[in-house]
Amino acid sequence: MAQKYPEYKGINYADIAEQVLTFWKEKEVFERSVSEREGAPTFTFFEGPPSANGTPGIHHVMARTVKDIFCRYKTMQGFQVKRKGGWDTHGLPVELQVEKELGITKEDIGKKISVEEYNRKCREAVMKFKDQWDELTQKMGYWVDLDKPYITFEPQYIESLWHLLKKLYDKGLLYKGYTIQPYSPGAGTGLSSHELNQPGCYRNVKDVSATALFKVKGTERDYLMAWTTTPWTLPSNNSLAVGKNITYVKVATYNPYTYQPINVILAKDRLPAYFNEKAKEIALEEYKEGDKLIPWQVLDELKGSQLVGTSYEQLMPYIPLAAPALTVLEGDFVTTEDGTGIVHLAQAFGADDYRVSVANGVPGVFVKDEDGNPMPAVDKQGRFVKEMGDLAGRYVKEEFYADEVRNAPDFKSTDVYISIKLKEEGKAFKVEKYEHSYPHCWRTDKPILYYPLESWFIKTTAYKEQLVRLNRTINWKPESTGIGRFGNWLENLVDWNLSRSRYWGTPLPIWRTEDKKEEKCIGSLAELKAEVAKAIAAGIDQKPIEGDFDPHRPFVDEVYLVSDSGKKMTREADLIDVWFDSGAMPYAQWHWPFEAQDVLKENFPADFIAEGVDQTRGWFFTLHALAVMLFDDVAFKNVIANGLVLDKNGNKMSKRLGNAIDPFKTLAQYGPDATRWYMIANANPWDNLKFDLEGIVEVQRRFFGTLHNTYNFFALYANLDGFRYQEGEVPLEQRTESDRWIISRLNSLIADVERAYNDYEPTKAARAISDFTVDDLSNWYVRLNRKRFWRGDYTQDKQAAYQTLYDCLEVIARLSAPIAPFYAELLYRNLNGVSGRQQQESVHLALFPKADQGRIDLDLEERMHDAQIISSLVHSLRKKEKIKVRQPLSRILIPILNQHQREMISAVEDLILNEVNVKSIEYIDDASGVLVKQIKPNLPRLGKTYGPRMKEITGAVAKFEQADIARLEREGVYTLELPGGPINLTLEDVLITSQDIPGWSVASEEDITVALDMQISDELRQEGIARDLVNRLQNLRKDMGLDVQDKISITVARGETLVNAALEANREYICTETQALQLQFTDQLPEGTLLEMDDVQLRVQVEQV
RNA sequence: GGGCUUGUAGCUCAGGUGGUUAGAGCGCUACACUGAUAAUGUAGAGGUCCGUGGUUCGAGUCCACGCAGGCCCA
Repeated sequence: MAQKYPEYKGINYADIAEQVLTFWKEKEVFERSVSEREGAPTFTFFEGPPSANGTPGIHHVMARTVKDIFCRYKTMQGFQVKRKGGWDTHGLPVELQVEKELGITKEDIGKKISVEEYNRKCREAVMKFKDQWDELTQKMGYWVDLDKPYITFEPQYIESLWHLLKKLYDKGLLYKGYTIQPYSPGAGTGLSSHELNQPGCYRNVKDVSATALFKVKGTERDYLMAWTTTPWTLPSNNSLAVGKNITYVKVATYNPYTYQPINVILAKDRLPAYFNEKAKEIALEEYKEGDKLIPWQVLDELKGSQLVGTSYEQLMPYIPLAAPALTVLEGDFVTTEDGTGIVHLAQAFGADDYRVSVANGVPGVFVKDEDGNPMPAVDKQGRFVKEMGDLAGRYVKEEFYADEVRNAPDFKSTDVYISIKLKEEGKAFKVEKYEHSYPHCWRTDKPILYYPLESWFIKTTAYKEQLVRLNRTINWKPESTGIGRFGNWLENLVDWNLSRSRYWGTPLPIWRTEDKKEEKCIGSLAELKAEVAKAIAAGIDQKPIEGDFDPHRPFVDEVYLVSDSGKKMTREADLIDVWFDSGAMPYAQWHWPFEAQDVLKENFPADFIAEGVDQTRGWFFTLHALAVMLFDDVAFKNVIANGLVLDKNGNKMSKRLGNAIDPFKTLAQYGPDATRWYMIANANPWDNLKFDLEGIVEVQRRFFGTLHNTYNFFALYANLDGFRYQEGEVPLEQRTESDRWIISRLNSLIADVERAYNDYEPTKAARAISDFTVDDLSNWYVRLNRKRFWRGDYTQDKQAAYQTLYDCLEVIARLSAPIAPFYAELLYRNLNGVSGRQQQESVHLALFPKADQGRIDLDLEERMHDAQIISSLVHSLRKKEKIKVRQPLSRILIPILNQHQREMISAVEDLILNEVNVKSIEYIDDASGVLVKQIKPNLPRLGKTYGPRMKEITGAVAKFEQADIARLEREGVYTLELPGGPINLTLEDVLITSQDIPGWSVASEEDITVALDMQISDELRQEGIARDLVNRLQNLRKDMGLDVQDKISITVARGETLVNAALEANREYICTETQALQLQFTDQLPEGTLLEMDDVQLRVQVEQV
């Protein structure tokens, strides 16, 4: 055990971190923090796997700090916290990166490069920056198991996924269906939203837009008007949608192309877009064919809800439809921003269209393909099918035609062709070019279609109720993400589209016969092996499954099974959504259920997870969905959804803009503790953080600097006195008021910090620790008690001071260990290395402190608060009167409102007198007759009783004279005669303070007022001189390079009488303060140093003895 | 376009349940202190509490509608 507390000259926080890191590694502290808790209750944390195909950023430091804090905290509370690291390895970003590096596109896969080779490249790329990630993890002090991480591409991981998929399959939750997706007919493939968001995909184009007239059934000439920018979808119209709260009007007018009188229905707000205000004046009868201004007249007004259910005639009956098609539905997406406020729906060609149609049980326009399966009226090349009469074979978009066809003089696009047809049939009201933004395929450069594509789905909607119900049991930080963002997402749940048409990912383990009548879902590699053996036996030639089988493509595609009826089965080509990979990590990370049954039992669900708020619909959802559907349980009980890390101006960080912060540089320059502390203390994790390096500097100076100074102060004197905390603890009642106060504050702090951590409020914890350290401990306790440490013998009082300060520092180390793991470790080990008070050699193996309620004395805290206010007021008065603190003063006056206040202040009198260098406090009360009182109405109280009469009451109270206040105080009640009737005012209804003493210089704050006696007697003046001398002598000592404990002898040249008297009268004081063994006078001292004091000069000589 | 979120001093942030004069730290200015000294203390300047309307005796706080930034989704 060390004899001395290490003392520091300068400190480099990054070096400290390196040392601590080495210590952790040597002593395997992280491993032990888990293994030493074997058998203890578990606290389960799930690590959301990052993808190592990119470099880590500063925001990862933020996210991981949040995770780390609570894992360390719970460990210190005695829980066993296993944290398995993980890597997310599949998915489109990996594929795109590889394609970019190889200079290929998706088309080249299978041609220029084999799927096997391509996937091998992906596998390499995905771990490209693993070393950087591991380095960051270590350097920032994030404790997570990097030795045995789960990796989503490993066969065991995939096997677990297959098991879960099969469970879903067996529950009937996996089905193949349609979804409307962006589709490129030229490329023959669906596009992901990611692909659509590539720059240049959305372009402004001019399309033909048509406002079509849908005739209401059973009327002579009533039409519903609907507008579309894709007239080619009109033959597939199956419904119209209106907004239920939108107001619609029926307007009598004429068809501008056929000139026939008609009544049209549209949203009232859209009238100006279709009708000329000038034409409103014209009588309907005056209209003649071809007139430019077409008269119109509003006949009727009705709500959207009244329109719902209205039947209309099919606009273009190529494929006849029957009810419930061709009726008006309600659509939540309908607006009056553009169009008519009535939206045309074609089930096959729009996501909203599909959703609303299916929800209302409305059939769409479909034909049968060769296999008898339904298909839309447009084929996958983008052409109308043969059933579409004169439209058959036409491409729906003119861009799909070859250029020579398109440029022919008589070429008409399909949209134009249809528009003309509608005009001729009296079914069009307006046809015009319309410019809008429309997505294009990044490969073919041609517009995409929204088109129904086959996909595998998980029927999450079947579990909507459970998902919502169980979500309510999750503690979300912030709450709004849980009930708002996530809750709304669950309320509007759609089935989970699992399919991805890609190469690098988890293959869907479903095999089908060619006629799609038979299907098998495989739930394990063993099962696959057995099924393959069966297939081989049935004569399907292929390799048997070996132990080292890689379940990725292309190998899994070369596996064929045999159906129960003896037919060959091939795998569905889809891969699954990578979110399934990560959502299944609670089970797959342990290769459950093939291994680790017990581990899962102990470690599910998670007590805590944390990830960016952008994961709400990603990881948070898939974790939740799988846990609810498979286990009827939540996957996590507490979750922090942290915000973004922006640059200091609030802009998103990006490498392109050059405002990204390099995490490695930051950690190297400022060290991990200040970086972590700044990120946590500056803003709540769920708010966006405006990351400013200046902020780290501030944290370093203010919190770590102060803490370190305080420790250094302690170490300096504790080493001199040989304090090693070997003596028994000084009983609380034998300690000073300020000792008991800081101990009380310390225990309050422990309770506050524990509560904050328990509530997943790390910001509150950090701020509380910092405020205590800076304000209470350093700026008040140490300041007040400095002399106890460096003066006098090693008495019990001195021991009490050391013990108190030691305890504070040691508790701060443990409280802040989760946030600042390195510095806390250093502090803890520096202290404990000498005292040996704790058994654990690391703060992270130690237990979190417990607040001792018995040591919390709120009365004492209030008293000390008063002392602080009074001291501050006296300083303020001295400053105003230009009397420096070194000049002692005789007394301060404090008006006392009641006995309690007097007792409170008396108890801390010595502290105040010491701090402000004043000899005594005089309390003055009513009896003195000099107080001037002030009265204020107690608004919250009066407001509750009198409400609207407040104005007259406050007015009356404002007019109170001293006599009125005295009468109220004397009688306890005062009747106000007011215009609105008399009111009995009691003492509780008002706040009386004393804020003035006539003839004195006073200052006041809260309910305390202080007056200062500025008379300086000769005696006080002498003492002031003595203090000045001490101060100058101390400076001399320092200049001479003397150590604190070195002794001196002082020789002073006689001077003014007052000065001589001052030195004689305060000889002992001067000697004690300056560690002088003797103080002697002489007449001449030419070699002595001339000391300049305010209005005195003195020659002295100081020698070390 | 929808959902969620943020807006308070030059900067970063506090401001239960509505209550008279809106706070802290940093920065700035001035002064003081000097055995914690690359510290510390005191004072000062600095505010349309994003805007508009409403509820109320009283709104930074509650309600409505906007504006601006952010995230997610369409």
